[in-house]
Amino acid sequence: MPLPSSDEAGTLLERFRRHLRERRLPVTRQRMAVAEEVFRSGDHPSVEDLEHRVRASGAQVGTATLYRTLEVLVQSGLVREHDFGEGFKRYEPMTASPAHDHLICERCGRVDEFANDRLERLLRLTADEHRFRYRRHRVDVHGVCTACRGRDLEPLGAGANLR
Amino acid sequence: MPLPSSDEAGTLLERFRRHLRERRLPVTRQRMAVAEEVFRSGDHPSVEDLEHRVRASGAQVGTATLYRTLEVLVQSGLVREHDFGEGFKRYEPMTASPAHDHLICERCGRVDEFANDRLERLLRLTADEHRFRYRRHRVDVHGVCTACRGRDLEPLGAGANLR
DNA sequence: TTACGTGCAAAGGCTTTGCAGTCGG
DNA sequence: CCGACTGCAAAGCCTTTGCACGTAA
Repeated sequence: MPLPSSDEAGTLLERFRRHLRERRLPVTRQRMAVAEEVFRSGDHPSVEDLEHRVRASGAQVGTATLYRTLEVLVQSGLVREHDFGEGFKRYEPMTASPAHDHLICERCGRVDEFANDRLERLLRLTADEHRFRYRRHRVDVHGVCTACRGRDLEPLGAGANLR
Repeated sequence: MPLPSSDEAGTLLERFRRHLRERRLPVTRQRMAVAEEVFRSGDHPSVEDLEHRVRASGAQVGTATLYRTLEVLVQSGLVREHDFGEGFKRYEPMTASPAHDHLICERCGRVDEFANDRLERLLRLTADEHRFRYRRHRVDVHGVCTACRGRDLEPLGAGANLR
């Protein structure tokens, strides 16, 4: 949720560059432009979001390259890929904040993060009980954020568009 | 996980018929054929799975109708829609077993179910703390089931295809 | 130099939609 | 009879891929 400090973004960018060098992969203008924009994000941008941001930053990057670069970023472990069930993916830089899960607002799409050790322990235990070797989990809590909840109570057409 | 008894399936089918009648929606051959097949499932079939099963049962149902019927079934509350991040959706009848989450095997796709009150309480509490009005959650635990784990230890090419 | 990256446009996988014909109530 | 449904094929949306050209090392 907090915007990564430009320091954090810089470090990640540096780590990405190292990652590429280590496997003798070219460090291209496009890859750096995409990485920079992802690392700069404080939210969970979609490919479309990133496409706009990268272009706004003045860089010239094709859609296919954007997808291909995101794949490399995810494999490098510096970026996390999410699927909140919206029909497209979202991406998040692996900044300081360690493992966490998400709260998603049903109305406005706002995403909050939370971390809870008990939750993870609970899930590991559950996997054990079912004789699964635990690998990872995905926890999304869907609800309505304060801002959107507030909107229900407003004068005009209150409660009309509850659905 | 357990196959619904034909009783449960029958009840759900009856409930679906009532649901349709209540909103003056036609009870068609196709809708019943699809519903029957979904309610009969003990697993979490995809649209493709259902298409095969419905055809195997002798019914004639177009793909578009299958999708449209699933939508009605989900809205009726008698069927649950899942997205395990595979690029397509899966469906599950709301049989006796109440709220539960899923354990998915990374290797073979097997899906186990589990229920845990503490988990739900934990997530509701988390929503509260973030001032979100809790609506629902989605918890998927990914791991490797016993059968697939066993395969790692087998003589031939052991550990080769770990990836 | 040379392997890998890039851009474009075409193709893919899943799902939705437009429309003419059909059918349940 | 009428409104809703059905099937087909076309279109949509996000993502991947083939290919000719470009570029980092």
